[in-house]
Amino acid sequence: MAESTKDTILDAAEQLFATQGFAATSLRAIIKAAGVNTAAIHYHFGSRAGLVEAVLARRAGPVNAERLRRLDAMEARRGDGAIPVEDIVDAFVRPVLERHLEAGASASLLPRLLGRVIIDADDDLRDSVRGAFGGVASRFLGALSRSLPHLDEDEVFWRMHFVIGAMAFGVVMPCAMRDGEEVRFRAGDPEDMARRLVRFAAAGLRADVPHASAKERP
Amino acid sequence: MAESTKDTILDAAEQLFATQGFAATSLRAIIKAAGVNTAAIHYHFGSRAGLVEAVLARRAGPVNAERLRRLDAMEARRGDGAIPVEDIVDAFVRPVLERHLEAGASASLLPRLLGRVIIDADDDLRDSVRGAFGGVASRFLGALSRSLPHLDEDEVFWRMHFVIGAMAFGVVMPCAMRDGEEVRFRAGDPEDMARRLVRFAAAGLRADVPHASAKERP
DNA sequence: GTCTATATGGGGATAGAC
DNA sequence: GTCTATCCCCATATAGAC
Repeated sequence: MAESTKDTILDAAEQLFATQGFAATSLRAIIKAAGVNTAAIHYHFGSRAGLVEAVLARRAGPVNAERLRRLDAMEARRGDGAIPVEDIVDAFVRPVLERHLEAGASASLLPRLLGRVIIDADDDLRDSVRGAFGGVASRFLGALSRSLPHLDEDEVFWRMHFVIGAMAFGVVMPCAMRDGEEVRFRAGDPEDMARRLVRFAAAGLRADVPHASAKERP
Repeated sequence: MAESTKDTILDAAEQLFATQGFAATSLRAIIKAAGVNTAAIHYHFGSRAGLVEAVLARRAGPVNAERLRRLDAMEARRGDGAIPVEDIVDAFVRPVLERHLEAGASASLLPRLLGRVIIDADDDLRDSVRGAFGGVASRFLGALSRSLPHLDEDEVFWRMHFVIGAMAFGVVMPCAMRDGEEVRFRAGDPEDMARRLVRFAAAGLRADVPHASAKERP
């Protein structure tokens, strides 16, 4: 069989969510793109929220598994030694930005889809996402803290927050800035962006602190 | 007189836009918060889009003027010399995050309001915003390029993009991350965040490049 | 300038035939 | 499993009295 109705809907929804955002995409737009009818969505997913969750569940699991796999591998290799900050950031960012997860047409949409989750999620969605992405944040925070022992917990927390913001924004936005009279756009090859982002983020994470937020030693 | 209907509406709208986002805030919610009726909004602002534009216009002008004032002052003081990257970032970030613009109740909402513009704006809004924020981006890009002569144009462009993402995300989001079993929130004093952000961003902007995106010298 | 009442459209969800 | 027709709510916007 070619593709089940369910998958057709998932693909169309993913496409629209990634490009337009969750809030801005109506079920009507999805049924039109998928060539199905209203009832089909409710039959297969129960509700709009159910569809959103299904779209995310299909992608979030593999991405986070890959993130943890890379982090695990590095920790195993290093033993108790600290992992270079670049490598930690890389393990966090690359599974989202690389296009090797599955070679389907939707692969290039993954970055934007997951960026949207971060930027565009309303309260309901955020709750359901916290399950899928839970654990990952704390693992990476822990690894960063070990590699940046001169920073206190709050500082690591905030810097990680900044990295996530930079990633999500870089991935989702058309990257337009007014430059003189004209507006410049960058299309943005994800692979290219990943390199730039890792460099930027690693340097930011490693920044010295004057001494206000330096960790006090006993 | 206490406060005109127009200003009452503007204040209520600003409050809701900043906290819930533009898309998620209906005119009905604004009416209720402001204690006025539907027609009042259309009488004073013509349409929902008109109201959004008015809310932003009231804040964007002063913020951007202050940004440019600070940049101008530094450039005048330095002559042709490069300005420290920290100072450039500071001039860009502080006018949004400091609360001294006007001491009204809405002052603490300014960061979130402007963060929302970056994150939450739909296409229509983005067009109208580009006017207000135009010029500022190109001035700051130029200053950064002069202070980071080893980076090519694209690299400066991307890094500025990352900084904006980190700022917007840091300001808008509840700053929640799952840490072990519980979810941790950071309230986030803007003044405190500004210090952290400037340090992080300046270090990221200054990161060295391997040599792929290093500027070629003649 | 301010209000009430209403027009008009789009959204998610469902009933019930096939 | 799939479709059509329809329900009900909420959104923006406007008309017209005061």
